Amino acid sequence: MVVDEVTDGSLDRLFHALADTTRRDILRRCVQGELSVSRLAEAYPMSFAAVQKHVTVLERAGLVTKQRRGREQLVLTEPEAVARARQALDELEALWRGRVERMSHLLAQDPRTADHDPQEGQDR
Amino acid sequence: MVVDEVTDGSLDRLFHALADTTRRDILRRCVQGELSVSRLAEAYPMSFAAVQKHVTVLERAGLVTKQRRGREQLVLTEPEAVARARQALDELEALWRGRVERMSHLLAQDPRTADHDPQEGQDR
DNA sequence: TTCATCTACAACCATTTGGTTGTACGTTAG
DNA sequence: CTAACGTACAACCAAATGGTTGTAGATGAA
Repeated sequence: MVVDEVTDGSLDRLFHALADTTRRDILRRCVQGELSVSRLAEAYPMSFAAVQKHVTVLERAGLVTKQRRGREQLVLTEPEAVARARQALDELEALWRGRVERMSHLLAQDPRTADHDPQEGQDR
Repeated sequence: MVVDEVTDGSLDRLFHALADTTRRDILRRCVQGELSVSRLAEAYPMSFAAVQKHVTVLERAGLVTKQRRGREQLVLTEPEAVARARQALDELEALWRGRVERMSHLLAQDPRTADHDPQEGQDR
C-alpha cells in the first residue's frame, strides 16, 4: 500500500511519458482492455516501431507492463502509476493551500477574529 | 467549474513542464510565495539563463505567470493549471474504473456474449 | 516444413531540449 | 549621471526525442 519511494527520476519519467498525445491515447486504449502492440499500431499513422518505442516509454515510466500471449505482447495498464503522478500534483496543491492558510493567518493576527477563507475556495 | 477546453497541445506542454525535477522544484518554491527569477536562480547550480528558460517552459504551460515589480519579474503560480493536469489523470482513472465495471458485467453475463471487437473503427 | 505474423532492435536522421556564454536594455541606487 | 542589478534574447553545443527503414528471431498456422 505504501506507494514505494517516488524519486525525482521516476517522476521525470512519469510526466514525460504523459507529455505526448499519442502515448496518452495508447494509455486510454489499453486502460479499457489489453491490446497487443500490433493492434495498437494499427490505430496510428506511424510505423510499428514508432508505436513500440512509445510503449517502451510508457513501460519505463511504470504506466504499463507487457505480458506475452503466444507471439503477441499484450500491453497492460498500471493504474498505480497514475496514482503516483496524482500524488505529486496533490503535494503541489497542498503547498499552495498551505500558503493560502499562512496568508490568512497573517491577515487575521488575532486568533479570535480568524474567520478564514478569502474566496479562494476548493475545486474538485 | 468548466475548465476551459483542454487541448492535446496544452496537455503536452503541461506534462512536459512537469517532467523535470528543476521545474517541479521551481513550482514548489513559487507556490509558497512569489520569487523573482534572480532569486530563483540563486537556488540552482546552473546559469541564470537556464533558470529563465525553465520559467519560460512553465509559463507556456500555464503553470506560472510573471508580473513586473520594478526591475524584478515575480513568478506567480497558477494552481488551476495543476487542476487541469489532475483532470486528465482523473479521466484515465475513470476509464479504468469503467473497464472494471464492464468486466463485472461480463462476468455476470452469458459467456457467449463476451466477444471482443476486432476492428473498432477509428480514424483520424 | 514453410509461410505469415508479431516482436525486438540497430542504424540513421531531423528536431527539440537543456545547458552554456555573451550582449543589450530598462530600472533602481548612490 | 553612473554603476549595479535584473531581465531578455541570440548564438552555440551536446544529448535526447520522435520518427524512419531494415534485419533478424520467435511463434502459430497450413
